[in-house]
Amino acid sequence: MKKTVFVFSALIIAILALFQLSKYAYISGDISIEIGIAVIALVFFVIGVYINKKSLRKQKVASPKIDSKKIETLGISKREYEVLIGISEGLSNREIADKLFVSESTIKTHVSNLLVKLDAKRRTQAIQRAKALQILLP
Amino acid sequence: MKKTVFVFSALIIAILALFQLSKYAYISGDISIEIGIAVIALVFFVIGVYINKKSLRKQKVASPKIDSKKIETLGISKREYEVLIGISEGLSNREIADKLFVSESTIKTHVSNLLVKLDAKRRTQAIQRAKALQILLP
DNA sequence: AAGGTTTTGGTACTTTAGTATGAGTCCTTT
DNA sequence: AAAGGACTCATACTAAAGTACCAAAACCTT
Repeated sequence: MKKTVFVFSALIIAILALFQLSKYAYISGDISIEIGIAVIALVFFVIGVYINKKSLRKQKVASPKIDSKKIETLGISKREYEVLIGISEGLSNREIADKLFVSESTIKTHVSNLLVKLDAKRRTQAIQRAKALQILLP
Repeated sequence: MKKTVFVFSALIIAILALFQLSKYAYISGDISIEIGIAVIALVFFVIGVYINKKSLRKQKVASPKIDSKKIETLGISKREYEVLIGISEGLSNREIADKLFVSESTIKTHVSNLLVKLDAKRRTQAIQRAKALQILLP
């Protein structure tokens, strides 16, 4: 909001300044009227581009980001989250174990805990839930 | 491309017209210089907004759609695709069977065929592959 | 009607996934 | 130092998932 006030203040000042400039040029004849008009055109062209860009930015759909706060809220630990990513990549427990340099038993434990925390019965459901909770990118 | 040429032609004509208008107003004194400047400012403001909107539209990401042609190419049948959707929803074979009013054996057959067609080893990998192939929405 | 594809379903078996439980190690906080 | 949490791993099961192979309806298409 403060930016909007600033922009419109600058806009009004620019208009007044240009009016004065044009009058001065008109009377003194130092600056040709063509250059004055060109400056005005350029200034308002830039203002148009800037204001439009600002308004469009607000309309843009919120880009989906990982909600790290929700991960904490659900009590999902660092290691569990790494396992969750492995699941979403379509890896088996064995493959996740090899990727994280731990045993398959460990992965099974993590998966079991994840399913409870995500309120899911299967790993496929866990993927769905995690994406719905914005814990994983779509 | 044709539109761009048109826009720039209109822009140049507008500039020339405004130059003439300003000169005419300057000589005859019929129109005050403030109004002339205001018109110029407005015109270029609008041009700025329009050009910016056009350039931003092109930058927008193409909205992801289901590639039904790819489904055919992979030889995935109607029923198999329904099963695939069930898998992506995190359902078990039993649940998919109940949803489609068929036996679990049938679902297993469909899943097995799907895994071959999607070149996946697990249903979780099938989800990943299907989304990568734009067969399923992200 | 014949022929191909899809859909359906079964049996039998192997492989993963997931649960339950217990326990040791390492870190951090009190 | 004790307590709690996170990470690790194992055993022993149960439950799904997935494979292989076969076969019969149900549909289309020619």
